[in-house]
Amino acid sequence: MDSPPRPQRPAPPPPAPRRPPPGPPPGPDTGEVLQQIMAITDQSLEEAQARKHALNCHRMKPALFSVLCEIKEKTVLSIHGIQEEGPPSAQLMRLDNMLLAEGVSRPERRGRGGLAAAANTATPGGCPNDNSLEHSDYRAKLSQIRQIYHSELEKYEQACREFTTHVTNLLREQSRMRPVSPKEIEHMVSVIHDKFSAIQMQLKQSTCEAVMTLRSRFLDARRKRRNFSKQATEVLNEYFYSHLSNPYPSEEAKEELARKGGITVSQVSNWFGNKRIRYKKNMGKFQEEATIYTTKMAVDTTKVGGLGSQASCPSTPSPGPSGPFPLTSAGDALITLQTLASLRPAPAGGSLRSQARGGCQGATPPVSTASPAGDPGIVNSDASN
DNA sequence: ATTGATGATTTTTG
DNA sequence: CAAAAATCATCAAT
Repeated sequence: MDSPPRPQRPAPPPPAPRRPPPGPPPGPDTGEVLQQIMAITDQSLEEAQARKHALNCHRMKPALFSVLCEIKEKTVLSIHGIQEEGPPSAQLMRLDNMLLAEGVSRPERRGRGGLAAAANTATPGGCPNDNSLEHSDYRAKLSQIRQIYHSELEKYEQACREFTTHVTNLLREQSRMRPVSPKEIEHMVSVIHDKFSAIQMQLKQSTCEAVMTLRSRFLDARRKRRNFSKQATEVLNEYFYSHLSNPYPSEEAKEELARKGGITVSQVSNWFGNKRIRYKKNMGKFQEEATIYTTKMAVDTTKVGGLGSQASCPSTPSPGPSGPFPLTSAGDALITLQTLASLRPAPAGGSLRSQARGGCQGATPPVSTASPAGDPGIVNSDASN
């Protein structure tokens, strides 16, 4: 129980030198005592032990102790207003939650939720989703962070435990010489814990920052943009140019396109948003593309089927501009059509005529603009399907 | 290094 | 809230 190396008798530990009383000027005796205290460091250990023992055995010691108790009782220095805690826990909670959400706090559970893109099954051709590559890099860095975090945390906790037990022991030993209530020890321990948790919070904070930086660098899709696969652009363009009169795919259609192209629905939406605005902005630039994708539709010209083919021309049958894209001028379109007719006889005979005046096909957007830089050889489209 | 294309995000609008 | 419009950031060809 007792730490003294040579327990000649149950000898309590040495009296701790309290700091000198601030208020009253040192009297003659006090000076002497102070001198003795200051000399302690010069004494050898055995000498100190002996002195301590002597002190403990002094016949006045119990009386002194009780006096100390009394004084303490009167000077209600005790702990009555030492309540804190409150605001700091809020931030700590936030950090904790975030670390937990980020998978830093708990190394287990590597399973992914259902949040991932739904259309990740089989990407035909093109480039498969390289998400896995980025993610592996990301995860490696994340686990590195997690490792550092945990080792640091463990270090802090161990240090905290050691320090706490040390201080507790010290106080307990001192309680032989001066009155130390268990409450005080408790309070001291909680103070220590507070200090250490402040350090831990710093650690958590910097860990959070690191994770955020990592996220912004690796998960921000905008920074690591990849072009869509050939398959995806093809599918999207086919739909776009075959629905030029109303290039607004329904939610179902978007899902279908996403599935076919191996991209997500929101990517489909983005694509159509970009496409519409860019097509409208400069339609001339898209002539070639339009021809490519509209002629490609020759495969399905099974007009016989009454299935759902009408979808292409539901809008504005008779009057005015039909599509969402305002025609530059009807004359332009007509001239171009005529020119085209002379240049290249359409494979499917009657399409041209129908274009010039056809009710449904009129919905097709400007097949070609004035063609300022247009190449004459361009095979133009009839939007007939 | 420059530049046009392009996917994504943000802001504006109906 | 969805679409348009503006803007950003990267890719890819030069």
